[in-house]
Amino acid sequence: MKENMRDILIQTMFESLYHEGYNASNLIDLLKKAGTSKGGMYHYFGSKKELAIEAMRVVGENFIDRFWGGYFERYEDPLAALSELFRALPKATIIGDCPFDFKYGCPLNQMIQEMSALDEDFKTLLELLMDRWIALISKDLKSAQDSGQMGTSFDPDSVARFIVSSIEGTLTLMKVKQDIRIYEENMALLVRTLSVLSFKD
Amino acid sequence: MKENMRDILIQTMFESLYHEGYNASNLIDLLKKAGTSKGGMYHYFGSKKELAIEAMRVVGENFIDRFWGGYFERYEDPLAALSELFRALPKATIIGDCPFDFKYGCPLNQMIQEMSALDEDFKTLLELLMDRWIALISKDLKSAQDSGQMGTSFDPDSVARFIVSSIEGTLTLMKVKQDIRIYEENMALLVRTLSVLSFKD
DNA sequence: TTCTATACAGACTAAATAGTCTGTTTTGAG
DNA sequence: CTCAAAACAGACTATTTAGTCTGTATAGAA
Repeated sequence: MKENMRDILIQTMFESLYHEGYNASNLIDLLKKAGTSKGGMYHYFGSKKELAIEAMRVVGENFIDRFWGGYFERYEDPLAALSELFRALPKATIIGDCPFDFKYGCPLNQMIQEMSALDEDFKTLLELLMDRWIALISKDLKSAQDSGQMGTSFDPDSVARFIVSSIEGTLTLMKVKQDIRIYEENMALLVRTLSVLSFKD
Repeated sequence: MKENMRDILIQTMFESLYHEGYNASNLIDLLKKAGTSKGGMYHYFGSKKELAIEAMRVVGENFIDRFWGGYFERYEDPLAALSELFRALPKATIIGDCPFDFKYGCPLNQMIQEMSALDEDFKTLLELLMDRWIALISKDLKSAQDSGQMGTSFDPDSVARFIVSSIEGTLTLMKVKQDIRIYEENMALLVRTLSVLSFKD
């Protein structure tokens, strides 16, 4: 029942990274929110950066695997599965009580833009997370091809990257426009696109 | 012939924002690069933020208008125009000698992710720039519809947002993967998508 | 040439903040 | 209960950095 302070710190840091970014995140405020102190944090982590990277890794892997893993299996039609997934995404929550609020966009995109050019360790992790995400989608597309539910005229990896790019860009626009209809419209266009790419020519 | 120090400061700040982001940008380093001093900068601008916003505004408007304005008029076929545009984009340069290097992604996306949730003034500007960009594409799509070069079964604004989202997301992936082929593949898929959306059903 | 406003130069200030270090409390094994 | 190791608490340090302020050079008008 008792929550581990290490986990609380990870959770709190993730929220802070998601809402304010890395450089604008203030350790003292963060420790206050987590209900601990400098000593508490530096007991578990060697630095702010170490905690931040661990937070992105743990929460990122968890969310990607739970949300994007094997969703095609839960539906008859792959495209219906994607549609349902896109409908569910805005309502998703990440680990515990940290809401995945669309108004803050995508935490991965946030960190990629701010940190990947500044720090090699961040970049390595973020690339791994993106690859993991893309690979999960690609795997499902591939098995849909193998089972004959989708055509074979497209490369699963390429289309998986296209899907992820489209989502990321849409969330960027969402973040600055604050209008959920943009997301719904774009995802509808994306599904329409995929239906054509998958079954025709 | 003699360059204005105000313009040099704008140029230098833009480069710094693009490469390091706002919070990681250091004024003293920036002034050294620009070849001036504190007094020089605060003579023209009231604060770091004021210079940063002016830099994004000037360079952003300039690039959007010059690069994305009326490109359909320069080609017979709208889709060929888009293909050509996507081919030209990685080679584009922004004002003077600041290279629009793909490895740093898109400066608009960079600032949206880092600043739009932290500062209302940044957010307002960034939204204006995105709207300006989308409106230019939408206008060209609309006139292609009017002239009969494209079908009328799609909404120009929606598709313009979809195009911009796709580009932004692709540049995010580019930034973390550092592979130009991802861009080329995604843009090829995007053009293929648009050709279907524009002419069929 | 003189004079004044613009355009700088750079030392200094003040605040924010990551990281250190010393000490105290809690916990669980023996 | 004892005691040692883990889990904190929080004052302190050191550094970074935006912004200020005083002073100087330069350019153009009269």
